[in-house]
Amino acid sequence: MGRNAHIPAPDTQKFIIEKTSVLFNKKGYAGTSLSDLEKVTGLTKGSIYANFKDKEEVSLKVFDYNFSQLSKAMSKRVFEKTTAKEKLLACMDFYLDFYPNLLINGGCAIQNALTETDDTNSVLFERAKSALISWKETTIAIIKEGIANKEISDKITPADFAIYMIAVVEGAILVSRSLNDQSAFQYILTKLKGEIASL
Amino acid sequence: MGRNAHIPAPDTQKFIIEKTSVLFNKKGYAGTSLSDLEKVTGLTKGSIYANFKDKEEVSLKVFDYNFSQLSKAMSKRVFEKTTAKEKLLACMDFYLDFYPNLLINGGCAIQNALTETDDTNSVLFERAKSALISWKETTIAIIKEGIANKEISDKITPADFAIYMIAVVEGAILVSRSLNDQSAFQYILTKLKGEIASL
DNA sequence: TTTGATACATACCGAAAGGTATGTATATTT
DNA sequence: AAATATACATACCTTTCGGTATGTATCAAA
Repeated sequence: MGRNAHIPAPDTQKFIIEKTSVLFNKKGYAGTSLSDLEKVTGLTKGSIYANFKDKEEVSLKVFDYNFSQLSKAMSKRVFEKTTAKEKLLACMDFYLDFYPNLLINGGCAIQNALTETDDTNSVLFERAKSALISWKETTIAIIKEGIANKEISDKITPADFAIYMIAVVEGAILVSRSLNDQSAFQYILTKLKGEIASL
Repeated sequence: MGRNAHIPAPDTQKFIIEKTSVLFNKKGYAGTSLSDLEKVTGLTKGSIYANFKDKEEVSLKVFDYNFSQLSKAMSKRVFEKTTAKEKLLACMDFYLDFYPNLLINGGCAIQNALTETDDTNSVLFERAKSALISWKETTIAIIKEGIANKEISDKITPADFAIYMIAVVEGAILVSRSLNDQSAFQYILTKLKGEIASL
């Protein structure tokens, strides 16, 4: 066993995280076993425990990885835009484009982590919650920027609309993924784009 | 051990379902162990397996129970209304009123089951999916009724708007529960009520 | 009052869980 | 070339998992 037996590889931790990221997101952070990790990495327990303190550390770093992947891809799309509305719309377009990818990877990592851990794993829950708050704060900042620029009406409460946007996106992911209905996803996000455009 | 040792109780199955329903919804259907079931019911494995074939049967019946509880409470509120819009709004009011209850019980049973099982447990997933479809179809029927009565504009596609409503509600539950922010829930659902009112 | 069925508890099973101690092959250092 | 450190595998541990076989107390029926 071993991906490159006995050939030093200081990036093994990264290797394990990348190889198991989808699995954790699909099977859950508690539901993914060490034998699952062995299978998907081609490594053994000894090797995994040489790179991580315990399973929890793996799952936490995998969540961080999953979130940073999403975050990076999103940021790239959003911050190449100039106006606030364009940024918010780019965020929606990002989800519309990445929907097939989302299906393959087992859905939104934040959503999965939140629903799995809200009543059980407090450590991972707090991390997922931080991710959600980070997303919310980023959105709020964009909206405030738009209001400051007179681009967006000041009748709107940035925090309220930000959390509304996130809720709609997450809800859309849940239902369309469950019903295997991409057109539903497109309808909901297009509707939300309309709301953003008329802010 | 035993809630009433050696006194026949043909409703033991119901008793187990009721006692474990919240636990399953909180810890998940895979995450809830038989020892958990023993603790919360005060019964032993022998007793549980005398009433159910296996753990899956318990979890399936618990999901059915959780869904039927929601369904019953909702139906009562919705079908005491006469017009279509009133019915849709009553559905939203139901969630607004039941939010504290939702927190206590571990969130929406359908949402929890869907996210947990979409990539793993196909039997429970199909059941949760059926619950979601049932909710969708009920909503579609109300909207169609409203369109037929000239109460709702026929420019709307019932299926699209129904799935939109469900997505928003589910998304609102996810984010507000995660952030422990009831006012966010109220904002989102009030906004949705506004949309319904102006259909 | 005895008998049989019911409804539960007790005691046990193999498998799989997370985790650890030790072994061994390679790469680096001297 | 020999010694050391690194990076992984092997083998084993305890606990808990879902599940079963058996025992026993209480009931209804005879």
